[in-house]
Amino acid sequence: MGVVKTKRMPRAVREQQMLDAAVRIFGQRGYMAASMDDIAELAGVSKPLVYLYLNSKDDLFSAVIRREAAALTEAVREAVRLDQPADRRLWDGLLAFFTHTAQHPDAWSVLHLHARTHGERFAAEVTEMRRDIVTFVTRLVAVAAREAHGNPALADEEVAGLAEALVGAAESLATWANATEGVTARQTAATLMNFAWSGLGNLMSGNRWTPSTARP
Amino acid sequence: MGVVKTKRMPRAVREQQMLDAAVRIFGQRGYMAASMDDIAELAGVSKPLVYLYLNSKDDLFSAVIRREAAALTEAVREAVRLDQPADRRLWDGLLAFFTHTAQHPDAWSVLHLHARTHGERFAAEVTEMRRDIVTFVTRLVAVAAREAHGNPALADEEVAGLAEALVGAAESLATWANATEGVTARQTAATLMNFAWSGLGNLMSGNRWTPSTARP
Amino acid sequence: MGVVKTKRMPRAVREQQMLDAAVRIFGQRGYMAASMDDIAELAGVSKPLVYLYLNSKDDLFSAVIRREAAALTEAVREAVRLDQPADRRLWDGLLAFFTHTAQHPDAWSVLHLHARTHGERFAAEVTEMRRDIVTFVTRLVAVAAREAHGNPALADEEVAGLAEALVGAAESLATWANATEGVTARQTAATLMNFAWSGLGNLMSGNRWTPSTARP
Amino acid sequence: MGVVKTKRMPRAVREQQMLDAAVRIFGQRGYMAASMDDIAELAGVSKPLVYLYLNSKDDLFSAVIRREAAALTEAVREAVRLDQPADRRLWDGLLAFFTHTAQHPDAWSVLHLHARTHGERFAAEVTEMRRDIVTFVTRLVAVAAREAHGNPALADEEVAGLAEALVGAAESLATWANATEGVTARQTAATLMNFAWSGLGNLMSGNRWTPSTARP
DNA sequence: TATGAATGAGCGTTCATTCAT
DNA sequence: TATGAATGAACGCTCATTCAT
Repeated sequence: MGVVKTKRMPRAVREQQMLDAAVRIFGQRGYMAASMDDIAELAGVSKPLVYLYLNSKDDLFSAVIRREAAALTEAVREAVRLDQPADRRLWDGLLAFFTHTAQHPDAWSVLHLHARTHGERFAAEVTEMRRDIVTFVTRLVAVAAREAHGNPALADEEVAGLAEALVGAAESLATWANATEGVTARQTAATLMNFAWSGLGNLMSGNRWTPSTARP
Repeated sequence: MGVVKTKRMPRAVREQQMLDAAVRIFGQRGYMAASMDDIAELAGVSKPLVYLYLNSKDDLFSAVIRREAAALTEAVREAVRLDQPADRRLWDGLLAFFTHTAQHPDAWSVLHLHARTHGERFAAEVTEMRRDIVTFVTRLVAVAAREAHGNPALADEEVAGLAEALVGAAESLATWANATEGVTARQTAATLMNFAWSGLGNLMSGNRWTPSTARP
Repeated sequence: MGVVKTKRMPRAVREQQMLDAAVRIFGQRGYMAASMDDIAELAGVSKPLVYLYLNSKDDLFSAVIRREAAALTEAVREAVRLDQPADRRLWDGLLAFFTHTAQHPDAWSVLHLHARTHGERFAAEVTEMRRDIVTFVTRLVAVAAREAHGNPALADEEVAGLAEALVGAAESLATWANATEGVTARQTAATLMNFAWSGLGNLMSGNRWTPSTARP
Repeated sequence: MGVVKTKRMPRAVREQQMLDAAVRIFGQRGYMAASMDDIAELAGVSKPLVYLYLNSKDDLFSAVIRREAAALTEAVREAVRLDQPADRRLWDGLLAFFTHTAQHPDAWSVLHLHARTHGERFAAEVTEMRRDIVTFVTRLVAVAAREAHGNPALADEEVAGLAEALVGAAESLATWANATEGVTARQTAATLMNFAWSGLGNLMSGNRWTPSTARP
């Protein structure tokens, strides 16, 4: 089990092996339940080496978060082509997102569940990544408003709220998809895209629901 | 700090105090990081008494989940009046949901974050509650399709997917609202209702987006 | 399970119920592993009552030892008739002993295993009983020497050693018999009587083995 | 008190130190009353190291039993010379047995008292050793019957019963000798040998006692 | 570059015992 | 006569972390 025990690797390689092991253990057990012993064993090295390279459990967790957050944003960014219309860009982004989270469930577990569950410091690190993505989606939505519906009059706060809801829904769906057998990334992306695009479209046309329209 | 130390309470009262303390500690620290010592201290009793009444950390966590899940579903159920039209019922439900989660952030933390993160047994207990709510929303959406749009032709699976997305979005938003200063339950409910109702409306009219409509 | 819960018994009766329960629990689990909770529950009373009547775990254990030691010596004493010849008295004593230990295995467990295993105080209490029995047997052996073999010349220390060996063998056999299926008290008594009487007889005739008789 | 604190020993050495300490603590207090803290302190190491090497209290106890059982059987086996006549072999075995139990009273306490008192698993481990010895003695008795008395006609079951009684008496005497001041191993062995050899001799000559021979 | 040896501190759990009624 | 409520003290065990090489 774990990495085959190989001696005398260069530091950079060893570090990646340790991070790989850490992602798996943290992702499956959470921060507190993960033990440095297990991580070291899975990485195929002795515990002192882990401390030598990664300093402490906190720092190790932090390094995992940063590496995986970067990988996820990178995957989404690479998938989106700027010469495409807004709806296509949204679709490509969603598909890349769900594909990545499906291929790296432990990493997604760390980012979405465990990092936000254990202490301000780690939550902050994820929040940063999240802000990147929300900003990206926000722009997309704003552009989409003009491009697809010719209606620039969506208030900024409203755009922010919508982006937040969209991202939140995506996060929820990613976790749900990983926990559910037989759901492909494509299907998940389609479900959300369909829902979102329709909602947006309707909003753009000024067709909205408010409590006051309900009969008391 | 914590509850004022009061001696010789009847068992039922003490148990509730313990559960109150447990909700706070579990909600803020998670299952693993919560210590029975801290819970006992916050409850104003000695640790052995906690064990005498609640048996074990697992059982205590389980009791917390069951109590808070019941409270949340009850809050939503009470808010919804059957003699109202579907849209109004959805709105009332959402408002009650976000109000409750805002007023009991630790309880929501336990239910949404920690219970699902720590072990099958607890996840199962939350899943049960969730199924109740998803079923409730599913019916609402189906009824809404007929009532508001005169279009009964929404496929069952599609309804289920929509309900899942809706509930997932609601859960995400609840957590986000609790973590964000100055967001009221009413605002959160409005954002989601607006988004959802518009999306649904559009879907009912057969207006949907699929990847194939995008230019390759 | 345990004693049927009956309220308001006279003290003497309650005490016996508690001692009964204590014998079972102590006998089956040993002093340390026995819990006052279990004893109180088996006795059908609340824990404070046990403390009210028996003071402490130590005192309870002590009371058990004294009661059971008295019962055992009494059983042996009653079986032996002074108007019988020595060999018959030995036989009757052995039979009574093995019968009693077989009928009260938990009591025997307490006396032979647990009391001598846990602390000077309790060991001393058993030792007292043991001394009674050893003295009794010693006299028997001395008398037997005269009666059956007409040889009074067995040294006192030798008689003591033999009695010790005889009692030790009896104790060992009692425990062994209780742990072995299908062995009756009568059989056990016969085995030992046979062995002992033969050995004694031979000794009386001056037929003994010493290391010096062995070839170096 | 305890072993002088020496740092950085190889594992094998430390393990023996821990077992030494465990024998003393278990032997003097019994399994339940022995605390891992005390054992660690007596061994001159911290508690985690004991767990690192010996896994658990149960495993530690088990290791102690196995080591001491092996040592005892080895001591007896080494003392017995096959080129000696049966009576001499029995004497040598007894002497070695009582010498070893006198020199390692705590070990004997563990084997005879505590291991058989605490749980099936440990009892089984001792029973195995005991069976070895009983078998050894059984053969000796059978051979002795032929060699010394020219009477091969002792029934198998009878031989087994005698061996059991002999071993039981030896065990009892070992414990008694350790608890009694001023008794040497040689004296103890002589007492038993004398008793046993005489008894055997008499039995071989067909001279036995049965209840029916007693006057009613 | 790499590790065997070692520990301080804490956690979940239990138990004998007492208080107030 | 009898008990529900409550706790101080310990115990088995684990873990993040360091030292010496």
